[in-house]
Amino acid sequence: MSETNRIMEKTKKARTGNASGTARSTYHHGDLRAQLIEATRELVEEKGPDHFSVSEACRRAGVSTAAPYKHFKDKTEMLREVALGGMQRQYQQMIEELAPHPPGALERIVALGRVYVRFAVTEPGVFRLMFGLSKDHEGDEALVQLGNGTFGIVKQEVALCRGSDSIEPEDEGRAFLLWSFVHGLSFLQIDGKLTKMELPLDLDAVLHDVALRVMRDAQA
Amino acid sequence: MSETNRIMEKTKKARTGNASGTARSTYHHGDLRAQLIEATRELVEEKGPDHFSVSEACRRAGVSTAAPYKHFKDKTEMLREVALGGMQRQYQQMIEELAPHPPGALERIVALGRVYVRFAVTEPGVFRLMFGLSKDHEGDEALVQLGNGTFGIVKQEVALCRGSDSIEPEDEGRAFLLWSFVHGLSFLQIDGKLTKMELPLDLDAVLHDVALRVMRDAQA
DNA sequence: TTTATATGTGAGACACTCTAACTTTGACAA
DNA sequence: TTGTCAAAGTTAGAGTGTCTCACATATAAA
Repeated sequence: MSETNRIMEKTKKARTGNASGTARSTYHHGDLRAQLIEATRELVEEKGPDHFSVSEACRRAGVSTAAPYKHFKDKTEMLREVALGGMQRQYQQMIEELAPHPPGALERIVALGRVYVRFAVTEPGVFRLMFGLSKDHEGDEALVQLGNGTFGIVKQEVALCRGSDSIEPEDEGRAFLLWSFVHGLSFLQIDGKLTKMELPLDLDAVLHDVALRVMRDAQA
Repeated sequence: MSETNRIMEKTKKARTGNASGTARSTYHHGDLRAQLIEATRELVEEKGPDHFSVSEACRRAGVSTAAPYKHFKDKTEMLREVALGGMQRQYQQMIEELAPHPPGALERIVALGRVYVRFAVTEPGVFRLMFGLSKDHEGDEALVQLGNGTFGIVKQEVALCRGSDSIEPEDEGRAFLLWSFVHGLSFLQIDGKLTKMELPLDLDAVLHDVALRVMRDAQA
């Protein structure tokens, strides 16, 4: 980030960020927290959330294994940051993919599902993290908020598709059906359960199909 | 198992299995492999698949930490056994819950979904394991076979419900929709995403609803 | 009875998480 | 300009965990 560069330049003997492998010459790192989160994200993708280790993130960031504990309470907190970033990205992508379609169109609901699955497939490690962390993070405010936000979009769109501006219990039910479905689909996909049983998946067709089935008697 | 008892009695000075805490007096354990698997299963439930440790299973079984490696290649293989057992139980439960309902009844499909979710809720640790293990077990024959078997039941029932004895591609599609849904629902449930957003879930109603929506135009 | 094999133990190598005490540096007040 | 402090590094090491190796012991087979 630009903050890194700024600090790097203040320090006359500035070297490149050590994520690139170059040994740094400054004692202070400049942007360690952010770089550790990024290293964590990369490793979670590469090895999966289970096989991530703080040590390896340290190696990648070029600092000692004790360094992270100046920025994070523990390993779990590092992972939490990555999960949080993932949820923000997913939320953002949903907003973006919604834009091209007219309000109330079924296509908007399909778009949401597409984003959900695409995110899972593109960042399976982070996606797993976002849901596998729950045991350790029972009551994490930020995570719960973001989760509610994302689900809120779905509820909103279901209501809109029904022609209403306010969300009724009925909409929550439908939104929940949709969510369950794409959630399951995502996991089955990234767990390779689909390729095993030669189901040639036309994702878009399936998403349309499901959206129709779920919204059918509300469309009128 | 009865095999345990048999061996225990052969050894005259037989003591109770040490899973119960009693120190054993025989050098040889008698049934360590099975007891380790059981200890693993328990721990996976208690602490979750992530926080399971071989050491702790050893403590629980009352043997040294090196002992398991006479029976299992590594930690992952121990977990695999537990996952396998889980899949067998799930399969068995499906068969059982199918029996009370007449062939072709929609209720059979609902029953399958109910078993799926019930299993996940009853044994969340093992359930997670069954699907979280895939990174390490890309090509495990037994696991894939069992998985196919379970999904096979669903396909079978979908076809039957449609009034056919042979499974058509159309049935596979529907079976897949159903599977995705209950899979997602199960995970959302055990991850506590439902209680957070006060969705008072009438599981049976939802399962009926979904089964109807998915089977609707095939019923005729 | 002897011997071989299966199954246990103990010691230890190596990795990982996290803490404690120390060091360096940049920022800021005097 | 300089002195001091807090922030953010480092090294050392305790504690836990996985897994291997050499050795011990009981069971089964000869």
